[in-house]
Amino acid sequence: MDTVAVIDAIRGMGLKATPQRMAVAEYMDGVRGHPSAEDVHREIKKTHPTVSLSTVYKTLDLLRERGMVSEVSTGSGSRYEGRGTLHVNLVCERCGRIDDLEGEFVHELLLRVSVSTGYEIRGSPQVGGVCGQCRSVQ
Amino acid sequence: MDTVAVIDAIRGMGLKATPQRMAVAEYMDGVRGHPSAEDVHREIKKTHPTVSLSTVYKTLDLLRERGMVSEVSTGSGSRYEGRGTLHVNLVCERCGRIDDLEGEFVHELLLRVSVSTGYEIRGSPQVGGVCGQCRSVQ
DNA sequence: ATATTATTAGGATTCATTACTAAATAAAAG
DNA sequence: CTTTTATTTAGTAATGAATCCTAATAATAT
Repeated sequence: MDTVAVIDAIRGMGLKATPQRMAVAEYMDGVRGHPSAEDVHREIKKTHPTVSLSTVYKTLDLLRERGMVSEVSTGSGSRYEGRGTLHVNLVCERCGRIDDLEGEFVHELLLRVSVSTGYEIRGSPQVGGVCGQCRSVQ
Repeated sequence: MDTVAVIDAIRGMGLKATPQRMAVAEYMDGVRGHPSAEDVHREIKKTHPTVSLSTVYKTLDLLRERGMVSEVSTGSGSRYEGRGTLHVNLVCERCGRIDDLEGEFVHELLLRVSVSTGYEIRGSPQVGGVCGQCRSVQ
């Protein structure tokens, strides 16, 4: 997504296209992994040193409400991810790592769930457990 | 689960069978819904008025580690549930309510996920979204 | 019954997140 | 372009769920 597209995307959400928002939106659009708000802040500061953590929180929340990012709640705070392809987020309850598992079955699952519950599903499903690495450590 | 069974269950986890633990374990064994630690505390106090909130937190954590309860992380704190039948936990990002959806497909999903990732899955998967009620309120 | 060891109550503390507000600024209007 | 306006921001204070700490207590083994 180039600069013009980012401006359009933000304005399309009914928001002002400030440099802070553009930086966060652009970063979340391209990021791999599941950064925390602080991770995003640390990264954004490299190019926009004056952006505050509270602005990052606020912006991530706006982007979440508008469907551009989704939030993964874990025992140790929230992580964020772009709305790329649907997948399963595996959250290790020991070390906190999050792994993705993609597959067509995710779409089937969410379709089924939304049809039978009336929920508007947002983002990918998540499953808690113990990752292979933590399992091997006793 | 009667008193003797609760004592056995707790000792079977390698823990001392204190009245506080028995109260929490018994409550979580029978509860419907997804109480927070404070909800559990409020309930336990009816019969055990001196039990502290920190003990409830500690006990819920022990029971989770031992696999007797599972934790649902939401944007507004953790909720707990017994390890009954597997289901999908639908978490409304607007009002915080949690709904269950049961179905054989959940077993299939978790089997697939655990086989292809090496994770030991704990508890039921969760999906975020907006519940029917919140959707109807614009 | 006594010794050993785990557990508890209760308050202090931590830390992720939110609230607040004066100053800054994007966008709209003239 | 300049003025107006309504948003947005930075920075800090406040909140609150969860954890930590420790002397006192209680479960268990002998």
